[in-house]
Amino acid sequence: MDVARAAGVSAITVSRAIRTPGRVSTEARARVAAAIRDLGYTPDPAAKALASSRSDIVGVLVPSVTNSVFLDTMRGLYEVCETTDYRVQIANTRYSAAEEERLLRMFLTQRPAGLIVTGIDQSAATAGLLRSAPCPVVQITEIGPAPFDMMVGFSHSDAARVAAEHLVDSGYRRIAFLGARRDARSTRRLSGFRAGLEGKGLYNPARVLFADRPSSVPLGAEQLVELLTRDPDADAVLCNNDDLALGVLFECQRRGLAIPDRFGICGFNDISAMATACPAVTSVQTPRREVGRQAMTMLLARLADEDPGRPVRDLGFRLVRRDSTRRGQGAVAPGPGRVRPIA
Amino acid sequence: MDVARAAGVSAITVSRAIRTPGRVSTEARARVAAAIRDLGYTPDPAAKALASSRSDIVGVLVPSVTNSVFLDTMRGLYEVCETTDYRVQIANTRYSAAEEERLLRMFLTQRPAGLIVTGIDQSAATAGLLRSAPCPVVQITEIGPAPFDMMVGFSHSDAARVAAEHLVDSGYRRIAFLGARRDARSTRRLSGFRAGLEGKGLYNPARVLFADRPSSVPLGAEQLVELLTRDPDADAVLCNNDDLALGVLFECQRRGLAIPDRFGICGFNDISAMATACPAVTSVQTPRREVGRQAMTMLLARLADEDPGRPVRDLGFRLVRRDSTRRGQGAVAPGPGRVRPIA
DNA sequence: ATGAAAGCGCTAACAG
DNA sequence: CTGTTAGCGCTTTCAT
Repeated sequence: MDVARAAGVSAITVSRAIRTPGRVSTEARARVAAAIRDLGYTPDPAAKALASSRSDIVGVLVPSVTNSVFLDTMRGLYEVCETTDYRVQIANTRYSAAEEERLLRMFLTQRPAGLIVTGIDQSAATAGLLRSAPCPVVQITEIGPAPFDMMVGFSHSDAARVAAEHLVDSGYRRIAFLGARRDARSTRRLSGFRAGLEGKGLYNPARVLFADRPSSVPLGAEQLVELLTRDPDADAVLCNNDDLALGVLFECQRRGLAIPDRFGICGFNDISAMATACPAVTSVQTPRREVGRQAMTMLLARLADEDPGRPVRDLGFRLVRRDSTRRGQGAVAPGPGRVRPIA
Repeated sequence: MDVARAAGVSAITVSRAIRTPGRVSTEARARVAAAIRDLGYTPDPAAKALASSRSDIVGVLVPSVTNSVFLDTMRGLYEVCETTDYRVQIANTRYSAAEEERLLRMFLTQRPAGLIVTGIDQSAATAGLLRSAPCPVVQITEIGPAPFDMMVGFSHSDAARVAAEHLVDSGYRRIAFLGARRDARSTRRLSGFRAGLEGKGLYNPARVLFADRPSSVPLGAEQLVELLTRDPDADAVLCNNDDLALGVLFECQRRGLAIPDRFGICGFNDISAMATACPAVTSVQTPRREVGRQAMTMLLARLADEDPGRPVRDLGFRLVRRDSTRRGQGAVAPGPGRVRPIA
């Protein structure tokens, strides 16, 4: 009202000048802009939300705020969102379907502008809420057959299968799978791993290890120890996560297991440490950041009534082959098994 | 209104039954509770915020969503906040004072329940806004002399000084400091580092390296290369961040620099990888998670009109000495310079 | 302990 | 293109 008075127009014209400047005369728009500036007016998001039944909050449901994998995706979401007036709100489901549903209901009471949820394994109740949500919904990180609305991710099982096949092709035969806390995605990766090995008759469930705690470097080291107890002749691992792979690398160094000749390591996600490690560690590069960027971009396009493009996007992945699986090739860069003897 | 009708009371009684149950008769409270359950009522946060000039949002200003250091603190904040009806909203200042001010103003228009800001180096404008903010404010990560309101952190310069002294005490003499993007905290850590070395006449600015990009493992490796170009006889580094320390470790392994005898490494923060690395890396353990927990706990106490305890809390730090600086002590666990010759 | 009235600041809906 | 009217769902204030 103050702005309206100062600009000599009505309140609704101020509102329109802000939200749909195209529907206000150039002249009025200028006067409103000047008044806003002079008075230092800022809109009240609560009043806006109440009147329009729509907040400027984009709710994001992630299973973990611990896992650096989601961090990269969050970064992508933020990067895009920060250019707008929408605000990201993150809620942590802790890998619990019940918690996910509760948090989703919490978001829905806020009349979110959009919703971003992780994965494709929602409970029936959550799925129902999402399907009838009064806002755009993007599922991220995975892709699957029946999107609620939009979807950006890649196939985790394909990625693991390709990695497993790479290990086989590199000459490894007693290949293990290391995972941390088991969730829908890691299970899917395991099935890709299994598919990759079963064709060659190399799959052995005794070489599949999961844990009951989050992924970490120490866990990887511990799991290597456990693996070698179960099968002293295990000769390679596919780690569900690069943290684990680093832990395996360090433990190999500690035990003097030559990488890649005696033992091969493949990580998952390809965090930047993988390329720098000694030896550099083979990993599956996943488009985490880009998943976040595209998810938010699609969401914003829909909110702006623009064309969001393809609603389901498989962003793929890429196996990055490095020394940790470059077996028996003589002139390899110095690796842990090849570090110059020192002092 | 629906709930009120069902419970046979007025709307305001429902409101009171929810917010201040003590001021409603047991009987009315029970009827309201039943009605809420039967109708599946959930309060509208926008209407609540509009009517009361107070949202349930706790705004958090962090310089980076990239840096895993802040991630740990966020985790602590979330852990505590998740037990309440308040919601965390994170905004990313990108190490920019102007951006910080803009985002703070954005938060203020939301009438936040509380505000959490990183560090003690706010601009004058930001400081003014914070000092007169109509809600509790907690500064996190550092401690300093003039809190706006509450403060939880530790002394970064002391921590770096202790680490530097440890390197000196371990026998290193040409000690370098590696930092990524320079900010207020890293500058303060550098001054601690300098203080630790200057007493012994060992400080040399040629051995101080900063970068123009975020901390990462690859950056640490690159900076070691750069350092050795500048001073081939450098014999230790204090890394401003554990990522950098890992990069240095890998680069040392690659170059066959024996750790700890030829080269000592000390990290900062003590992420879990440090203890698992080969050799294990000395680092300064910092209470990141606990900073988050206590900050949110204090904030909630104030919001509940309870005693928040000491308003300024120095949570300290702890140097964790490991093999990467355990110089010339003969029987050391196998380290990169001591890995058994392989195959 | 409870209620009635008023209004938070904005926008939807309907004019004109 | 602009304005009027009527709320959005809750809490404040003042009564009782």
